[in-house]
Amino acid sequence: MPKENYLPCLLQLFRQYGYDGATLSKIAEATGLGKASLYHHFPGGKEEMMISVLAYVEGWLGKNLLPSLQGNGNAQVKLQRMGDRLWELYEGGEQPCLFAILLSGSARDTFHAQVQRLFETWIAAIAAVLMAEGMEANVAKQQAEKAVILVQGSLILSQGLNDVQVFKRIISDLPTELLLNREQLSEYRTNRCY
Amino acid sequence: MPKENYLPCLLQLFRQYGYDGATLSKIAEATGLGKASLYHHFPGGKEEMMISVLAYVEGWLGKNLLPSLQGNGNAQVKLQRMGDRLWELYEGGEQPCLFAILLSGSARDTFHAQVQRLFETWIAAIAAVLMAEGMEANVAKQQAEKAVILVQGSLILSQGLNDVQVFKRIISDLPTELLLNREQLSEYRTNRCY
DNA sequence: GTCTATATTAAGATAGAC
DNA sequence: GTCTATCTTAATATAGAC
Repeated sequence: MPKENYLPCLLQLFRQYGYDGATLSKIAEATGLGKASLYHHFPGGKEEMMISVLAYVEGWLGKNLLPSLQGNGNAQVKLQRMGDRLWELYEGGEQPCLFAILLSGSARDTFHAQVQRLFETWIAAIAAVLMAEGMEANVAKQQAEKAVILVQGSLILSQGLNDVQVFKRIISDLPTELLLNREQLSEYRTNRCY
Repeated sequence: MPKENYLPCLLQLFRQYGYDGATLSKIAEATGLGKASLYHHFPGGKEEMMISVLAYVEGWLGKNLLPSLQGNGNAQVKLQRMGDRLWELYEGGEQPCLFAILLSGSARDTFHAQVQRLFETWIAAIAAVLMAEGMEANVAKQQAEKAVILVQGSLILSQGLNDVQVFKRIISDLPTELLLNREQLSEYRTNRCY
């Protein structure tokens, strides 16, 4: 079997146990391979496994998440499409985010630059959608950051409360949440009639 | 030295490295104690260390975070006070949340129930503040969850982007964010004059 | 309460047969 | 490409002196 077949399984393991918690024994058991076979596919050991998984996820983002924001339709439609892709990526809120996992533990320094770049790419893509809707650049960037914050935070709370409804609700509300920015709110306030 | 003196140091280590990444060697080095001395204070090893750290954090929450929501003042004031306490707890966004750390890795099952309880207590305290302001119970609970989501998500993004301004901004905006709920927004929309 | 020394187990990694 | 067997290192844990 080519090593690509094992990447989804490795992603699953790293998300569930983290980099330090995903031991070679667990990986061997989950993949059905012996430790030596794992080193045949990934001579650099666990670090190379994580590098491959990150490349796999980056490819998925490029093929699924970013295109969802770049096709036809207005911002509302695009953000809804992104929500659908996020639903798949995080399996309805059941799975933690690999990037969040990589922010602590012994792998922190090794992978931080790549994680940062992926966050920035994601934020820039959302901000572009909001700017195309006429939003000012700085506001769009802050709202895009808020989108990522809501996704990451809702994943944590869904898992903390054992209730994926939290993730579901945040994803559904995302278009409304982002398109109602603070300037519009002050406009609403100023023009209030009662 | 009594073991209580080592709890802040242990908290720091578990937040930085996670449960699996915080090895006894690192703990020994950071505390300045030998491994055997660590077992004198915590006969149950790392698991007992984490239990003690969780109790320490729970005590801090009870003495600092929850009172910030229960004193004098309106909701705006209370949420600002909570923001100040969160700023201390997370050291201006530099430190990850221990609860989020505990959601993955090999300690997941052991500590999940306690983490869930702490999240629920925090959410209930925020919701109570919002209800005292006249907010309907269900909306208040969802807004309280949103507060926790924003805090957790902004910590992740601050660390992912290496930019604590993200955390700072979210904390500052928290009162406005929570007190402008969806029903008020539809009110604004309905009453718009232009 | 802290140490040195040591035991035990598991994790990461490799050699070489098939 | 996968295996068994083995090696090395590190992690968890304990015994017993001071």
